Amino acid sequence: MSAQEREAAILETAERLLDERSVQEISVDDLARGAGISRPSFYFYFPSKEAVFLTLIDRLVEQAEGGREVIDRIAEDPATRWREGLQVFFEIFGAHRAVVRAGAELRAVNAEARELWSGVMEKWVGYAAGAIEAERERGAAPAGVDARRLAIALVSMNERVQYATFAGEPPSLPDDAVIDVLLEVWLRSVYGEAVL
Amino acid sequence: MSAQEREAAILETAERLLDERSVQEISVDDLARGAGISRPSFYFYFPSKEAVFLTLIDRLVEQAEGGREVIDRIAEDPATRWREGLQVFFEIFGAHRAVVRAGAELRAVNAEARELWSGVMEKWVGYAAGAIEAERERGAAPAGVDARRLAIALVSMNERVQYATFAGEPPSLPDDAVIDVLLEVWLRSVYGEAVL
DNA sequence: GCAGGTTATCAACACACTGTCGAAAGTGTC
DNA sequence: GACACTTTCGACAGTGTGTTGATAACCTGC
Repeated sequence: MSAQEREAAILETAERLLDERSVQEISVDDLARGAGISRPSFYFYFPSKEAVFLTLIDRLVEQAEGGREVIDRIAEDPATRWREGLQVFFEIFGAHRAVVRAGAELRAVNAEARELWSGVMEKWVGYAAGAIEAERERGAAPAGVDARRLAIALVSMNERVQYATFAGEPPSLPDDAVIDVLLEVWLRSVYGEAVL
Repeated sequence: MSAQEREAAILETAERLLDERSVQEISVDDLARGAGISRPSFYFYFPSKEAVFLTLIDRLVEQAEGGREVIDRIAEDPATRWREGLQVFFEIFGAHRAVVRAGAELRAVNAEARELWSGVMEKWVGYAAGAIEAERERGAAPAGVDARRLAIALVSMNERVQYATFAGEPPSLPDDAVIDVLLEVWLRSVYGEAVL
Protein backbone atom coordinates (compact mmCIF):
# COMPACT_ATOMS: atom_id res chain seq x y z
CA MET A 1 0.00 0.00 0.00
CA SER A 2 1.49 3.32 -1.08
CA ALA A 3 1.72 6.45 1.04
CA GLN A 4 -1.01 8.13 -0.98
CA GLU A 5 -3.32 5.19 -0.47
CA ARG A 6 -2.64 5.23 3.28
CA GLU A 7 -3.46 8.89 3.45
CA ALA A 8 -6.66 8.31 1.50
CA ALA A 9 -7.51 5.40 3.79
CA ILE A 10 -7.18 7.66 6.83
CA LEU A 11 -9.44 10.28 5.28
CA GLU A 12 -11.96 7.64 4.29
CA THR A 13 -11.93 6.17 7.79
CA ALA A 14 -12.47 9.64 9.24
CA GLU A 15 -15.51 10.34 7.09
CA ARG A 16 -16.93 6.89 7.81
CA LEU A 17 -16.51 7.22 11.56
CA LEU A 18 -18.06 10.68 11.51
CA ASP A 19 -21.34 9.05 10.52
CA GLU A 20 -21.49 7.40 13.92
CA ARG A 21 -19.68 9.70 16.33
CA SER A 22 -18.32 13.17 16.84
CA VAL A 23 -14.78 14.40 16.25
CA GLN A 24 -14.24 14.38 19.98
CA GLU A 25 -15.22 10.74 20.20
CA ILE A 26 -12.85 9.65 17.44
CA SER A 27 -9.31 9.04 18.64
CA VAL A 28 -6.09 9.01 16.66
CA ASP A 29 -6.00 5.31 17.39
CA ASP A 30 -9.40 4.84 15.74
CA LEU A 31 -8.19 6.56 12.59
CA ALA A 32 -4.93 4.61 12.54
CA ARG A 33 -6.57 1.23 13.08
CA GLY A 34 -9.22 2.03 10.50
CA ALA A 35 -6.47 2.67 7.97
CA GLY A 36 -4.58 -0.46 9.02
CA ILE A 37 -1.62 1.18 10.72
CA SER A 38 -0.46 1.84 14.29
CA ARG A 39 -0.98 5.08 16.14
CA PRO A 40 2.62 6.32 15.79
CA SER A 41 2.46 5.62 12.05
CA PHE A 42 -0.55 7.87 11.81
CA TYR A 43 1.69 10.79 12.70
CA PHE A 44 3.77 10.09 9.64
CA TYR A 45 0.78 11.12 7.52
CA PHE A 46 -0.96 13.80 9.56
CA PRO A 47 0.28 16.00 12.39
CA SER A 48 -2.93 15.57 14.41
CA LYS A 49 -6.46 14.29 14.06
CA GLU A 50 -7.66 17.87 13.59
CA ALA A 51 -5.58 18.06 10.40
CA VAL A 52 -7.47 15.06 9.01
CA PHE A 53 -10.87 16.64 9.54
CA LEU A 54 -9.59 19.98 8.31
CA THR A 55 -8.62 18.26 5.05
CA LEU A 56 -12.12 16.84 4.67
CA ILE A 57 -13.62 20.27 5.21
CA ASP A 58 -11.20 21.89 2.79
CA ARG A 59 -12.22 19.52 0.03
CA LEU A 60 -15.88 20.33 0.58
CA VAL A 61 -15.29 24.07 0.59
CA GLU A 62 -13.49 23.88 -2.72
CA GLN A 63 -16.41 22.14 -4.36
CA ALA A 64 -18.72 24.97 -3.36
CA GLU A 65 -16.63 27.38 -5.40
CA GLY A 66 -18.85 26.31 -8.30
CA GLY A 67 -21.61 28.57 -7.02
CA ARG A 68 -19.53 31.61 -7.74
CA GLU A 69 -20.36 31.99 -11.42
CA VAL A 70 -24.12 31.84 -10.79
CA ILE A 71 -23.80 34.96 -8.68
CA ASP A 72 -22.27 36.86 -11.60
CA ARG A 73 -25.33 36.24 -13.76
CA ILE A 74 -27.98 37.45 -11.30
CA ALA A 75 -29.30 40.14 -13.65
CA GLU A 76 -30.40 37.52 -16.20
CA ASP A 77 -33.22 36.35 -13.97
CA PRO A 78 -32.77 37.36 -10.33
CA ALA A 79 -35.20 35.02 -8.56
CA THR A 80 -33.97 31.97 -10.46
CA ARG A 81 -30.27 32.79 -10.17
CA TRP A 82 -30.41 33.54 -6.44
CA ARG A 83 -32.24 30.26 -6.00
CA GLU A 84 -29.54 28.42 -7.92
CA GLY A 85 -26.89 30.04 -5.78
CA LEU A 86 -28.59 28.79 -2.63
CA GLN A 87 -29.03 25.36 -4.17
CA VAL A 88 -25.36 24.87 -4.96
CA PHE A 89 -24.51 25.09 -1.28
CA PHE A 90 -27.43 23.09 -0.10
CA GLU A 91 -26.58 20.22 -2.41
CA ILE A 92 -22.83 20.11 -1.91
CA PHE A 93 -22.90 20.44 1.86
CA GLY A 94 -26.07 18.41 2.16
CA ALA A 95 -24.31 15.49 0.50
CA HIS A 96 -21.70 15.43 3.29
CA ARG A 97 -23.62 16.22 6.43
CA ALA A 98 -21.22 14.40 8.71
CA VAL A 99 -18.38 16.60 7.49
CA VAL A 100 -20.49 19.71 8.02
CA ARG A 101 -21.13 18.64 11.60
CA ALA A 102 -17.43 17.98 12.09
CA GLY A 103 -16.69 21.45 10.75
CA ALA A 104 -18.97 23.07 13.28
CA GLU A 105 -17.43 21.05 16.07
CA LEU A 106 -13.89 21.80 15.03
CA ARG A 107 -14.57 25.48 14.50
CA ALA A 108 -15.67 25.80 18.10
CA VAL A 109 -12.44 24.38 19.38
CA ASN A 110 -9.72 24.93 16.83
CA ALA A 111 -8.35 28.28 15.67
CA GLU A 112 -7.26 26.98 12.29
CA ALA A 113 -10.74 25.67 11.51
CA ARG A 114 -12.19 28.95 12.67
CA GLU A 115 -9.98 30.92 10.31
CA LEU A 116 -10.67 28.60 7.41
CA TRP A 117 -14.38 29.04 7.89
CA SER A 118 -14.12 32.80 8.40
CA GLY A 119 -12.30 33.00 5.08
CA VAL A 120 -15.00 31.02 3.30
CA MET A 121 -17.76 33.16 4.77
CA GLU A 122 -15.90 36.37 3.91
CA LYS A 123 -15.54 35.27 0.33
CA TRP A 124 -19.24 34.58 -0.05
CA VAL A 125 -20.19 37.77 1.72
CA GLY A 126 -18.00 39.58 -0.84
CA TYR A 127 -19.74 37.89 -3.78
CA ALA A 128 -23.20 38.54 -2.37
CA ALA A 129 -22.43 42.16 -1.51
CA GLY A 130 -21.12 42.70 -5.04
CA ALA A 131 -24.27 41.22 -6.54
CA ILE A 132 -26.53 43.35 -4.33
CA GLU A 133 -24.65 46.50 -5.30
CA ALA A 134 -24.88 45.59 -8.98
CA GLU A 135 -28.62 45.08 -8.68
CA ARG A 136 -28.98 48.45 -7.00
CA GLU A 137 -26.88 50.15 -9.64
CA ARG A 138 -28.91 48.82 -12.52
CA GLY A 139 -32.07 49.94 -10.74
CA ALA A 140 -33.45 46.45 -10.09
CA ALA A 141 -33.12 46.81 -6.30
CA PRO A 142 -33.87 49.89 -4.20
CA ALA A 143 -31.33 51.49 -1.89
CA GLY A 144 -31.19 50.22 1.68
CA VAL A 145 -28.74 49.12 4.36
CA ASP A 146 -25.12 48.96 3.30
CA ALA A 147 -24.81 46.03 0.89
CA ARG A 148 -21.92 44.38 2.69
CA ARG A 149 -23.71 44.50 6.02
CA LEU A 150 -26.87 43.10 4.52
CA ALA A 151 -24.82 40.36 2.90
CA ILE A 152 -23.25 39.46 6.24
CA ALA A 153 -26.67 39.03 7.82
CA LEU A 154 -28.06 36.97 4.95
CA VAL A 155 -25.02 34.73 4.48
CA SER A 156 -24.97 34.13 8.24
CA MET A 157 -28.63 33.18 8.13
CA ASN A 158 -27.96 30.72 5.32
CA GLU A 159 -25.15 29.12 7.22
CA ARG A 160 -27.04 28.72 10.47
CA VAL A 161 -30.30 27.54 8.94
CA GLN A 162 -28.63 24.99 6.69
CA TYR A 163 -26.48 23.74 9.54
CA ALA A 164 -29.50 23.18 11.75
CA THR A 165 -31.19 21.23 8.98
CA PHE A 166 -28.13 19.11 8.19
CA ALA A 167 -27.42 18.36 11.83
CA GLY A 168 -31.09 17.82 12.63
CA GLU A 169 -30.77 20.26 15.51
CA PRO A 170 -34.13 21.85 16.24
CA PRO A 171 -35.47 24.35 15.56
CA SER A 172 -34.72 23.50 11.95
CA LEU A 173 -36.46 23.57 8.59
CA PRO A 174 -37.34 20.39 6.74
CA ASP A 175 -34.99 19.67 3.84
CA ASP A 176 -37.53 20.58 1.20
CA ALA A 177 -38.37 23.97 2.74
CA VAL A 178 -34.88 25.36 3.27
CA ILE A 179 -34.34 26.92 -0.15
CA ASP A 180 -37.84 28.40 -0.42
CA VAL A 181 -37.73 30.07 2.97
CA LEU A 182 -34.20 31.43 2.61
CA LEU A 183 -34.91 32.68 -0.90
CA GLU A 184 -37.98 34.54 0.29
CA VAL A 185 -35.99 36.37 2.95
CA TRP A 186 -33.20 37.21 0.48
CA LEU A 187 -35.58 38.56 -2.14
CA ARG A 188 -37.57 40.66 0.27
CA SER A 189 -34.42 42.01 1.89
CA VAL A 190 -32.67 42.85 -1.37
CA TYR A 191 -35.56 43.87 -3.63
CA GLY A 192 -38.23 44.98 -1.16
CA GLU A 193 -38.87 48.65 -0.43
CA ALA A 194 -38.34 49.77 3.15
CA VAL A 195 -41.48 49.17 5.22
CA LEU A 196 -43.05 50.84 8.26
CA MET B 1 -16.26 29.25 53.71
CA SER B 2 -19.68 27.70 53.21
CA ALA B 3 -20.65 25.27 50.48
CA GLN B 4 -22.69 27.94 48.71
CA GLU B 5 -19.76 30.33 48.72
CA ARG B 6 -17.49 27.62 47.32
CA GLU B 7 -19.92 26.91 44.53
CA ALA B 8 -20.16 30.62 43.77
CA ALA B 9 -16.37 30.87 43.83
CA ILE B 10 -16.11 28.10 41.24
CA LEU B 11 -18.63 29.81 38.96
CA GLU B 12 -16.88 33.12 39.39
CA THR B 13 -13.52 31.56 38.58
CA ALA B 14 -15.02 29.97 35.49
CA GLU B 15 -16.38 33.24 34.16
CA ARG B 16 -13.12 35.02 34.93
CA LEU B 17 -10.98 32.40 33.20
CA LEU B 18 -13.28 32.44 30.17
CA ASP B 19 -12.13 35.97 29.48
CA GLU B 20 -8.66 34.66 28.74
CA ARG B 21 -9.11 31.16 27.37
CA SER B 22 -11.59 28.70 25.94
CA VAL B 23 -13.54 26.01 27.78
CA GLN B 24 -11.18 23.44 26.35
CA GLU B 25 -8.19 25.25 27.76
CA ILE B 26 -9.63 25.48 31.26
CA SER B 27 -9.04 22.36 33.33
CA VAL B 28 -10.93 21.13 36.36
CA ASP B 29 -7.74 21.85 38.26
CA ASP B 30 -7.83 25.51 37.16
CA LEU B 31 -11.38 25.85 38.44
CA ALA B 32 -10.58 24.10 41.70
CA ARG B 33 -7.44 26.13 42.42
CA GLY B 34 -9.22 29.33 41.47
CA ALA B 35 -11.84 28.55 44.10
CA GLY B 36 -9.19 27.57 46.63
CA ILE B 37 -9.85 23.82 46.75
CA SER B 38 -8.21 20.68 45.37
CA ARG B 39 -9.32 18.92 42.20
CA PRO B 40 -11.11 16.05 43.96
CA SER B 41 -13.00 18.57 46.09
CA PHE B 42 -14.26 20.21 42.94
CA TYR B 43 -16.24 17.05 42.22
CA PHE B 44 -18.09 17.53 45.45
CA TYR B 45 -19.70 20.64 43.94
CA PHE B 46 -20.02 19.85 40.25
CA PRO B 47 -20.00 16.54 38.36
CA SER B 48 -17.76 17.92 35.60
CA LYS B 49 -16.42 21.16 34.27
CA GLU B 50 -19.12 21.14 31.60
CA ALA B 51 -21.72 21.38 34.36
CA VAL B 52 -20.09 24.59 35.60
CA PHE B 53 -20.28 26.28 32.23
CA LEU B 54 -23.77 24.97 31.67
CA THR B 55 -24.81 26.70 34.88
CA LEU B 56 -23.36 29.99 33.65
CA ILE B 57 -25.26 29.66 30.38
CA ASP B 58 -28.46 28.74 32.16
CA ARG B 59 -28.33 31.90 34.24
CA LEU B 60 -27.88 34.02 31.13
CA VAL B 61 -30.73 32.34 29.29
CA GLU B 62 -33.08 33.03 32.16
CA GLN B 63 -32.33 36.73 32.09
CA ALA B 64 -33.32 36.92 28.43
CA GLU B 65 -36.82 35.81 29.33
CA GLY B 66 -37.50 39.51 29.91
CA GLY B 67 -37.81 40.03 26.15
CA ARG B 68 -40.91 37.93 26.07
CA GLU B 69 -43.41 40.59 27.06
CA VAL B 70 -42.18 43.03 24.40
CA ILE B 71 -43.17 40.54 21.75
CA ASP B 72 -46.74 40.52 23.01
CA ARG B 73 -47.10 44.24 22.40
CA ILE B 74 -45.90 44.33 18.78
CA ALA B 75 -49.15 45.80 17.48
CA GLU B 76 -48.68 48.98 19.53
CA ASP B 77 -45.81 50.12 17.33
CA PRO B 78 -44.28 47.32 15.30
CA ALA B 79 -40.95 48.82 14.26
CA THR B 80 -40.17 50.05 17.76
CA ARG B 81 -41.30 46.89 19.52
CA TRP B 82 -39.41 44.54 17.22
CA ARG B 83 -36.35 46.70 17.77
CA GLU B 84 -36.76 46.47 21.51
CA GLY B 85 -37.07 42.71 21.27
CA LEU B 86 -33.78 42.52 19.40
CA GLN B 87 -32.18 44.88 21.87
CA VAL B 88 -33.03 42.80 24.92
CA PHE B 89 -30.97 39.92 23.58
CA PHE B 90 -28.18 42.06 22.31
CA GLU B 91 -27.72 43.75 25.65
CA ILE B 92 -28.02 40.72 27.90
CA PHE B 93 -25.82 38.43 25.88
CA GLY B 94 -23.54 41.27 24.86
CA ALA B 95 -22.80 41.92 28.54
CA HIS B 96 -21.43 38.37 28.93
CA ARG B 97 -19.60 37.68 25.70
CA ALA B 98 -17.25 35.19 27.24
CA VAL B 99 -20.18 33.06 28.37
CA VAL B 100 -21.73 33.28 24.91
CA ARG B 101 -18.49 32.00 23.41
CA ALA B 102 -18.39 29.21 25.96
CA GLY B 103 -21.95 28.29 25.02
CA ALA B 104 -21.06 27.96 21.37
CA GLU B 105 -18.05 25.85 22.22
CA LEU B 106 -19.93 23.60 24.57
CA ARG B 107 -22.86 23.17 22.21
CA ALA B 108 -20.54 21.77 19.58
CA VAL B 109 -19.28 19.09 21.91
CA ASN B 110 -21.87 18.41 24.57
CA ALA B 111 -25.34 16.99 24.03
CA GLU B 112 -26.79 18.60 27.13
CA ALA B 113 -25.67 22.07 26.03
CA ARG B 114 -27.08 21.36 22.61
CA GLU B 115 -30.46 20.46 24.03
CA LEU B 116 -30.50 23.45 26.33
CA TRP B 117 -29.83 25.77 23.42
CA SER B 118 -32.32 24.03 21.15
CA GLY B 119 -34.94 24.57 23.81
CA VAL B 120 -34.16 28.26 24.08
CA MET B 121 -34.26 28.72 20.32
CA GLU B 122 -37.52 26.80 20.04
CA LYS B 123 -39.11 29.00 22.63
CA TRP B 124 -38.15 32.18 20.83
CA VAL B 125 -39.17 30.80 17.48
CA GLY B 126 -42.55 30.10 19.05
CA TYR B 127 -42.90 33.66 20.33
CA ALA B 128 -41.80 35.18 17.01
CA ALA B 129 -44.06 32.91 14.97
CA GLY B 130 -47.00 33.84 17.18
CA ALA B 131 -46.29 37.54 16.72
CA ILE B 132 -45.98 37.19 12.94
CA GLU B 133 -49.28 35.36 12.76
CA ALA B 134 -50.96 37.98 14.91
CA GLU B 135 -49.66 40.74 12.63
CA ARG B 136 -50.99 38.91 9.60
CA GLU B 137 -54.35 38.33 11.22
CA ARG B 138 -54.87 41.98 12.09
CA GLY B 139 -53.93 42.88 8.50
CA ALA B 140 -50.67 44.64 9.35
CA ALA B 141 -48.54 42.05 7.56
CA PRO B 142 -49.28 40.36 4.23
CA ALA B 143 -49.47 36.58 3.83
CA GLY B 144 -46.23 34.79 3.00
CA VAL B 145 -44.15 31.78 3.91
CA ASP B 146 -45.42 29.79 6.87
CA ALA B 147 -44.90 31.96 9.97
CA ARG B 148 -43.07 29.32 11.97
CA ARG B 149 -40.66 28.62 9.14
CA LEU B 150 -39.99 32.30 8.63
CA ALA B 151 -39.41 32.66 12.36
CA ILE B 152 -36.88 29.83 12.31
CA ALA B 153 -34.89 31.54 9.57
CA LEU B 154 -34.98 34.95 11.27
CA VAL B 155 -34.21 33.74 14.78
CA SER B 156 -31.34 31.67 13.38
CA MET B 157 -30.02 34.74 11.61
CA ASN B 158 -30.14 36.73 14.84
CA GLU B 159 -28.27 34.06 16.71
CA ARG B 160 -25.50 33.67 14.17
CA VAL B 161 -25.02 37.35 13.49
CA GLN B 162 -24.93 38.30 17.15
CA TYR B 163 -22.57 35.45 17.94
CA ALA B 164 -20.14 36.56 15.23
CA THR B 165 -20.18 40.07 16.62
CA PHE B 166 -19.72 38.99 20.24
CA ALA B 167 -16.95 36.57 19.40
CA GLY B 168 -15.35 38.96 16.93
CA GLU B 169 -15.31 36.22 14.33
CA PRO B 170 -15.38 37.73 10.85
CA PRO B 171 -17.41 38.30 8.83
CA SER B 172 -19.26 40.17 11.55
CA LEU B 173 -21.15 43.40 12.00
CA PRO B 174 -19.85 46.19 14.19
CA ASP B 175 -21.64 46.41 17.53
CA ASP B 176 -23.54 49.54 16.61
CA ALA B 177 -24.88 48.13 13.33
CA VAL B 178 -26.23 44.79 14.51
CA ILE B 179 -29.69 45.91 15.57
CA ASP B 180 -30.29 48.15 12.55
CA VAL B 181 -29.33 45.52 10.01
CA LEU B 182 -31.24 42.68 11.67
CA LEU B 183 -34.32 44.85 12.15
CA GLU B 184 -34.33 45.80 8.48
CA VAL B 185 -34.32 42.16 7.41
CA TRP B 186 -37.06 41.30 9.94
CA LEU B 187 -39.31 44.14 8.85
CA ARG B 188 -38.93 43.49 5.14
CA SER B 189 -39.46 39.75 5.62
CA VAL B 190 -42.51 40.12 7.83
CA TYR B 191 -44.20 43.24 6.44
CA GLY B 192 -42.90 43.37 2.84
CA GLU B 193 -45.00 42.21 -0.08
CA ALA B 194 -43.59 39.32 -2.12
CA VAL B 195 -41.22 40.64 -4.77
CA LEU B 196 -40.17 39.44 -8.26
C1' DG C 1 -17.70 19.35 76.61
C1' DC C 2 -18.16 15.30 74.12
C1' DA C 3 -20.30 11.15 71.27
C1' DG C 4 -22.82 11.07 66.58
C1' DG C 5 -23.75 11.81 62.20
C1' DT C 6 -23.35 14.74 58.39
C1' DT C 7 -20.41 17.69 55.45
C1' DA C 8 -16.23 18.70 53.25
C1' DT C 9 -11.34 17.71 51.92
C1' DC C 10 -7.61 15.61 49.57
C1' DA C 11 -3.60 12.01 48.54
C1' DA C 12 -3.31 8.30 45.78
C1' DC C 13 -4.95 5.52 42.13
C1' DA C 14 -6.66 3.78 37.57
C1' DC C 15 -7.62 5.21 32.90
C1' DA C 16 -7.57 7.17 28.44
C1' DC C 17 -5.58 9.82 25.37
C1' DT C 18 -1.82 12.61 22.97
C1' DG C 19 2.59 13.24 20.87
C1' DT C 20 7.70 11.81 20.46
C1' DC C 21 11.99 8.98 20.03
C1' DG C 22 14.77 5.69 18.35
C1' DA C 23 15.50 1.34 16.67
C1' DA C 24 14.11 -1.77 13.03
C1' DA C 25 12.11 -3.37 8.75
C1' DG C 26 10.99 -2.58 3.93
C1' DT C 27 11.92 -0.60 -0.76
C1' DG C 28 14.34 0.98 -4.59
C1' DT C 29 18.79 1.94 -7.02
C1' DC C 30 23.26 1.62 -8.90
C1' DG D 1 24.68 -6.55 -1.97
C1' DA D 2 25.59 -2.07 -0.04
C1' DC D 3 23.49 2.68 0.45
C1' DA D 4 19.99 5.80 1.26
C1' DC D 5 15.41 6.85 1.76
C1' DT D 6 10.76 5.68 3.33
C1' DT D 7 7.72 3.61 6.46
C1' DT D 8 6.54 1.20 10.76
C1' DC D 9 5.90 0.62 15.61
C1' DG D 10 7.17 -0.56 20.78
C1' DA D 11 8.02 2.01 24.56
C1' DC D 12 8.00 6.27 26.96
C1' DA D 13 6.66 10.80 28.97
C1' DG D 14 3.14 13.96 29.77
C1' DT D 15 -1.53 15.82 30.69
C1' DG D 16 -5.88 15.45 31.72
C1' DT D 17 -10.21 13.02 33.81
C1' DG D 18 -12.97 10.86 37.36
C1' DT D 19 -13.06 7.68 41.67
C1' DT D 20 -11.95 5.74 46.22
C1' DG D 21 -11.18 5.64 50.83
C1' DA D 22 -9.24 7.52 54.72
C1' DT D 23 -9.47 11.75 57.39
C1' DA D 24 -10.69 16.19 59.16
C1' DA D 25 -14.06 19.95 60.30
C1' DC D 26 -18.46 21.06 61.80
C1' DC D 27 -22.80 20.92 63.91
C1' DT D 28 -26.35 19.26 67.21
C1' DG D 29 -28.38 17.29 71.03
C1' DC D 30 -27.52 15.76 75.53
